[in-house]
Amino acid sequence: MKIKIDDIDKKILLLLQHDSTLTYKEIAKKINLSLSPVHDRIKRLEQEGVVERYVGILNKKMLGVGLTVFSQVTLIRQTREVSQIFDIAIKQLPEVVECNFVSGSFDYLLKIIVADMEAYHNFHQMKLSTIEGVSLINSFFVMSEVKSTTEIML
Amino acid sequence: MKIKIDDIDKKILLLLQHDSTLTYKEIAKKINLSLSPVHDRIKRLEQEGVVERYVGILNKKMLGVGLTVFSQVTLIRQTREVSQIFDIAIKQLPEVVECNFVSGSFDYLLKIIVADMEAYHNFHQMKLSTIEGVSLINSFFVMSEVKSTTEIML
DNA sequence: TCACAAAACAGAATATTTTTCGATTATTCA
DNA sequence: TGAATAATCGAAAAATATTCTGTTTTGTGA
Repeated sequence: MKIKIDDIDKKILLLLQHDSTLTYKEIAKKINLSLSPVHDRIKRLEQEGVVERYVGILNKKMLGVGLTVFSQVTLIRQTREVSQIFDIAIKQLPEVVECNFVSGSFDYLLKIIVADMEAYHNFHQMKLSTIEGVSLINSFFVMSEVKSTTEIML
Repeated sequence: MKIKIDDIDKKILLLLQHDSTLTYKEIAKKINLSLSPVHDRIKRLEQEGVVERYVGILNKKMLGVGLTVFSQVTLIRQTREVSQIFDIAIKQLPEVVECNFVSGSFDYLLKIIVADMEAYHNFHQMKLSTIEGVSLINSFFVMSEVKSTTEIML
């Protein structure tokens, strides 16, 4: 599952996860290499799946999706069957941008992005709470986003 | 702050936030338009800041950063001064990929990505708990990532 | 409804970037 | 050391992005 990455790969990955519009030429210059190895390495990293995908990051406020909510969800039972139903349902909800199964006093922590409180209310009542097996939902509303990045430390 | 977006813009944004390697030609074909308007619209959306940036998404497991932790942080006081110190400190920590100021029984919810438990222990003791004003830290460990996307609903 | 202005659009040119390819250099391992 | 493999380089070819010119559509006010 884990793959060996050398220092040059690491430099390339750090650049790409920060700004994927960099051209091969620009990357080559930044890491003091010629075009070919940069090209070959990036293609290899994409091929191997180290780079999963390239995406555009949008400005939520400008698009009028202004409310982020974290919801702690507890299921009636922690059986594989109940979890599986929940997992499948969550993946289909576009409002849910992150869903993690966690240790501790609840089962799942969800990150939900919606337009406003009305939209969240509707989501909560019509979609989240109607998923089979959901027992408890405890929500926290984001008042201010301090930091948000897709860049992981290498 | 909010900007008006028509249906064509919306289609383009949905495509770009899913896969930014699509060429203008491919996008043009998908939304039944010629190259020029697609080009002009994308450049406008970038210019306006609706598209904030383009990034590569990396595979955490392959890179050996296998532990995700959510930490609820409470400060000694909720004054502007204490918050400001915390905000600045958090922005400088590469382990913290998300930080939100939330309503409820604690002040901040952090998402932290590290290599393993040892790395988290070190981060907790050396970095997070040493930030001035931090009073309580309550951590939840991710056992399984069910969903993770950067795509927001439009 | 008409005239006008502004915006959106199409197609062709030019410039830039990506991709491919053969040759050279470095590295690894017996 | 020597052979085999991998990595790198430079240049040409292909694909894409960008720019430009002209046309069509849309919206507005008289």
